[in-house]
Amino acid sequence: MKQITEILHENDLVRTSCRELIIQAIVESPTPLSKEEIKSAVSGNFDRTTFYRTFKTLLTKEVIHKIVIDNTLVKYAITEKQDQNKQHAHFYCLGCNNVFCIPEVQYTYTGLPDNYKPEQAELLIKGYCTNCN
Amino acid sequence: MKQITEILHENDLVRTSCRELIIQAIVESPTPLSKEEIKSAVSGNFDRTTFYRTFKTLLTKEVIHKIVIDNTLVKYAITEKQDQNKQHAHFYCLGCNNVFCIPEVQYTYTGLPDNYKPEQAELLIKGYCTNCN
DNA sequence: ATTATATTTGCAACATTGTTGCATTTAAAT
DNA sequence: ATTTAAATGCAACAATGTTGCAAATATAAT
Repeated sequence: MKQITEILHENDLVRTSCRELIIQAIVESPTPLSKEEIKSAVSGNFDRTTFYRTFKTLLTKEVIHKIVIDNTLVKYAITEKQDQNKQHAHFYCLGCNNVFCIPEVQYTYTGLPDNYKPEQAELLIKGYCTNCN
Repeated sequence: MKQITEILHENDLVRTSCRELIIQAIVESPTPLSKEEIKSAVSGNFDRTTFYRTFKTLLTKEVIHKIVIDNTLVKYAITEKQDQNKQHAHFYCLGCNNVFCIPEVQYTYTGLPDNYKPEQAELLIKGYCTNCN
């Protein structure tokens, strides 16, 4: 819990229970969570508005980041300092719908026409995780 | 226009003006379009419900497919027969927000732990297109 | 061309999700 | 303990997505 308070303080964010509980839920989960999953993990009943505003704040400050699988499926994960500027692949399990950050994966591409100037590239691997094989 | 009628017929879909106009808008555009862009490109004023149902139908029949950049930005493109089972990269322009399908790009990855069984991998390159350099 | 059948459409009503202004509450700094 | 700044909850609203059903339309058969 002390870590979470520090995270907020480092980002010049006032320590509130909504922020703490959302971060705690994400940190304690082995895989990234959707808003719905976070909402049901958070004990206190916060107003819808507070939830939206808290997410926006945490995203803006890059305390958490989105992993977009589909327009109907978005997961949230803590932004680790070492990850901040490092691209890492994501694995989406078609069986259990969980998402896994896979920093071990290295990926490259070739053949992008010269007139395109790339800044970053995101790789999303879809398949089945250990539990769903 | 004859082509569009054929597309519908091949997929056992009744030919209706809403379907024709949506497909036409997508086919005539050099880049994939968002729902809003399609709506304003389509001359006739269709009910919101009809739009949703038509999109669902065209997606289910795989006449069109989604390209998800973000949960707030989804583009739609025609599914070419040759693309149906072939993975291709997408390029998203941070300047003009257009999406480009780049079949020329080849991509691979290494280091996925053995316990993950991959089925497919999607690559989204973000940067600036020719016009936005 | 006309009719019969199946499908699609538009409307209404509703559910869900996201947004804004403002008074109240809470956190933090003195 | 008091002051100040920020976050919260509420209400009202806007936008987006969904469902049932009657009317309209497309297709197939005569």
